[in-house]
Amino acid sequence: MSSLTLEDIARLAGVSRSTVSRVVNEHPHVRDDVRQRVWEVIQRTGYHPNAAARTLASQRSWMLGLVLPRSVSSFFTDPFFPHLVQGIAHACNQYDYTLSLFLFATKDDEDKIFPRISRRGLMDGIILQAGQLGDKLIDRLLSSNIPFVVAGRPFHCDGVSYVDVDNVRASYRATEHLIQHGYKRIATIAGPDNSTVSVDRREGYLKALTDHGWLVDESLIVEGDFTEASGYRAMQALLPARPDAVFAASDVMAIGAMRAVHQAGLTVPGDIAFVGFDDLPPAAHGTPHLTTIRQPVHKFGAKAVETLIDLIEQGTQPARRIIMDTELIVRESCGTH
Amino acid sequence: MSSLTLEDIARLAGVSRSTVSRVVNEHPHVRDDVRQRVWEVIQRTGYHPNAAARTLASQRSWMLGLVLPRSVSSFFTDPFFPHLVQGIAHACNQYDYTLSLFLFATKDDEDKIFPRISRRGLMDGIILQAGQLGDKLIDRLLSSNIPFVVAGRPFHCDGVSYVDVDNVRASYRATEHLIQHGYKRIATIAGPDNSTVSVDRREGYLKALTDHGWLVDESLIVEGDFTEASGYRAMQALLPARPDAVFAASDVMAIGAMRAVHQAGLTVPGDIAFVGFDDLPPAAHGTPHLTTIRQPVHKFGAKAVETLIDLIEQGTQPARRIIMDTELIVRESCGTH
DNA sequence: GTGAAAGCGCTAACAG
DNA sequence: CTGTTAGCGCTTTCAC
Repeated sequence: MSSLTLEDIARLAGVSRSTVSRVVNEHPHVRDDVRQRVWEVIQRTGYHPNAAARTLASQRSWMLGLVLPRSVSSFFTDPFFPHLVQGIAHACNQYDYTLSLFLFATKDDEDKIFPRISRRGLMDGIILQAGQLGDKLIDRLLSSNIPFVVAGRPFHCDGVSYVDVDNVRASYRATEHLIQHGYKRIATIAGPDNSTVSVDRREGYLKALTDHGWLVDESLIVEGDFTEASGYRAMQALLPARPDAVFAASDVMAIGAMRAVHQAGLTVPGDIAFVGFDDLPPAAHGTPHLTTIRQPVHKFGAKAVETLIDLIEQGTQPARRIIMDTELIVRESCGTH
Repeated sequence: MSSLTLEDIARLAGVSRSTVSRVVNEHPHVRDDVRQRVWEVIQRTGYHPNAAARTLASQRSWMLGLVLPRSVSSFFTDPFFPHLVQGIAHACNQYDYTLSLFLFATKDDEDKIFPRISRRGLMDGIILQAGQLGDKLIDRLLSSNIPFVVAGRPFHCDGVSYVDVDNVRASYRATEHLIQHGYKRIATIAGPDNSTVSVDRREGYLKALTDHGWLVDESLIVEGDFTEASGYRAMQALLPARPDAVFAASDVMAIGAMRAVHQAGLTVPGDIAFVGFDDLPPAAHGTPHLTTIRQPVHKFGAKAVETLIDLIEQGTQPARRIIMDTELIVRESCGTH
């Protein structure tokens, strides 16, 4: 297929290169009949502007990078990631940005990838998923001066823009719901404490207990890694402590835990009540339907994109902090429906 | 941070722009001491070449696009996609390509996205996931002359390069396994027939039955859409037909179906045996562990990337056809362990 | 082995 | 409203 240039179109339409450029970029000051004529030639010839040339001349690539520093396990197991990616991709389509994906799991990958994401002229900005590996990247990103936003709160966030949900408050709410409905031995399946998500959700749980004058029973706190299998194992570890309710830091872990409960011949919520976190499809499909905290994952992704575009267009100072709301969705698993 | 150019490095190192370019691109004919000197300056200054300028001058962007035309439901539910993406991303890292992601669900999205993926100078090549929407894109891609490879066989594949697994053979094998172990009423939960995957897997099932002299009982064939929920519903529809074994076209549907079996008070494999397809993590976690066809999803993604790079470097003619092997993994759910 | 010079295809002042 | 003119930062012949 032809490799037409602006010049060719200009010649065919009998105008100058600049005019064609103006038409293509929808600049206002072009006479209607000229615009028509140029458009027609463009349509007829199937001309597409060359992205690299445009980027070079305008210093704007209209590309955003999504960096996912992920241990393999949860990226595959947890529907959270596909949803987040979808939210981000959708927003990129909407704002006419192209999305690039940088997945990596190891330090080696990071060293290899960083030069690519920071090559000038490639990415207008970066969305970085928070996480242990990610935090090391933040410093590099800060000093590379490329606009970026973190999806989820990083541990060190001086001068860093991020989007997050109020995990403490949400977990507090979930735990309080169980307290208010008379449960007496409320356990939690927490996430690994190398992420702020886990730390915050654990904190919300603890705060709810102590605010209601309870003593914290360490045997009721077990750690998983956000996989279904880890929820299952965590519950097995929890059973001897005889909890009557469990707040799990993710739906997927709650589902694994409920599997362990059923296998032990107990019922949900009859013997043990459950509240999860996320409210993605699996939550509604489980048996019984899961009471959970709804995170606006899709909007969360979109908000990250919008914040990043704001950073690109308005400058990165001051850092933006966006906290999104969550909602307690009461279904059957907590026995209060 | 500084925005150094080749020119700056050249001046600092006391050489010409061309020499710096040669060093950066690892060309052979540069004197060792000069190379050293230049490298040192590059290191010291933290210089990164500008990607757009390089792309413009060399007509090579080192970017690959992954187009996922997906109905929302299965992209989220099925671990197949994250795995595929991971396989592709990993291979891109390895071959030093940057990966761009184009997700879309509707015709509108397609119209909006196509100009972006086909903008000259942006993508060196495209990986397209097969699927109903995708097939419309193939014609556009063919006439746009950009190298592309389809992940999964498309319905019309004249002149199209693709990577696929032998779904017919694999399903034949799965069904035959059930036949050989004495099951008499073998049902299938098929996929929607708008994809070759579904069609092929159904064909393998049918072929195994007829090759063994069986008559096909239409009441034993039910269609799902690769979601867990659809597997559940399909099984409910299947129960009155009293199957003693089920071949499901995906693990996720098998898991949904087994849930329906359990809920009906029946056991797996005691009352109904199961074989799935995929062998991704959920398969091994279910109760009981799922017998299934293992697809090399990760390698599949890598192979797609390698094929695409071959297309880019060696030309797109003739079209390449790669068929990958599968393997029957026998676990408990088929009762023959 | 190294440098000079000519683009790659587009944007964006600046004139007119 | 439209055309002219410089670049954007790099690669790549082609001389030397």
